Amino acid sequence: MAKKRLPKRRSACPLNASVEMLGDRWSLLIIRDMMLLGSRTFKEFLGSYEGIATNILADRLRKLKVYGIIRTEQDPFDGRKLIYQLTPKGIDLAPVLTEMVLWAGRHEKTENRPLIRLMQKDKQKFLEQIRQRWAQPNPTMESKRTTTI
Amino acid sequence: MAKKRLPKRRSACPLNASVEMLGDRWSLLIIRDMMLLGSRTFKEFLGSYEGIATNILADRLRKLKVYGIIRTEQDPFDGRKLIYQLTPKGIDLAPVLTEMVLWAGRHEKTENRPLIRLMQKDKQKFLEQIRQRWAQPNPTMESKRTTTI
DNA sequence: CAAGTAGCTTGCAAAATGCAAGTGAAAATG
DNA sequence: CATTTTCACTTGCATTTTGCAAGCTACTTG
Repeated sequence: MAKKRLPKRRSACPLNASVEMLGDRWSLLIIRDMMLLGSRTFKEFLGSYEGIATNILADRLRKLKVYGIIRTEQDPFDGRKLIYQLTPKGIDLAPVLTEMVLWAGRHEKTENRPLIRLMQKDKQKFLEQIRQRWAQPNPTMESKRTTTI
Repeated sequence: MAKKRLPKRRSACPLNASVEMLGDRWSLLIIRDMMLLGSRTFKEFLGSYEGIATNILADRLRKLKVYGIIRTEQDPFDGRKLIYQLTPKGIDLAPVLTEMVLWAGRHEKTENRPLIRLMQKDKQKFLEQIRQRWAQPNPTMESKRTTTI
């Protein structure tokens, strides 16, 4: 399949830029899975609770890559697997995710209150943890269960 | 037209809640226009640079109202006009908008660097300004031109 | 080397979006 | 006070996007 050409922006407004890259029902959930659950492979993304379809997932991963939010590398131990990773630009979405989680936490009935409380209690520390975790080329998710989404 | 029933959530994750309410190509732009430009009427929203269609705008305003993000009242001086206002829940989206603007400002070529610089320089002060401006029932936008989007 | 498995693509139906052209009530105009 | 204009939509229809199920191909496992 040919690499999709990025369509021209509707406007040069920075919010519009964000909305055009992330404003759909799946992109931010994929980034959430990478950031908080440590999902790395197509299969792992498919396993997320909301249940994304394979064609939509492939399309979103392609777009996120074109935007420079994620990158891929081959799994050195398994030639079938692709490893998806957040780029610095992708890691830098942590504050956006955080504010969206906190907003919903304040105004909606949601689960995972522990994560929300953690974010409320010390937002800076939480963001620092994510940045640190992703400073290594192959971030581990040993604290997965404490920040379950 | 009957009030649309809200569909069941795909998951109880707080990020998913935010994405289901705001994850499309228009909702956040409408909120931006209210928050930063002081748009209040259907006509004013239509004038935004990105050019939303009337049917989509009507649909998004309806949904944002159902979500409790905006509310409406009749214009006391013009029976044809409806005045759209942000609710506290809507005003509380300011940090989300801010982080999305800052992220795009850091990673994309966009216009309106003054707004971005203002947000960077003193995020808290900027958020406080928005909250103060909306603390009155009919917020004015006298500083419209300094925060043009 | 047969039977998985991973990461997709394809086909097709259903839903959302976009555009142009109304509509009905209220306000402004002459 | 009759006519025109404005406002906030709705309707019809074509196009695009989404969602579901079923492939498919390269690689790995037994």
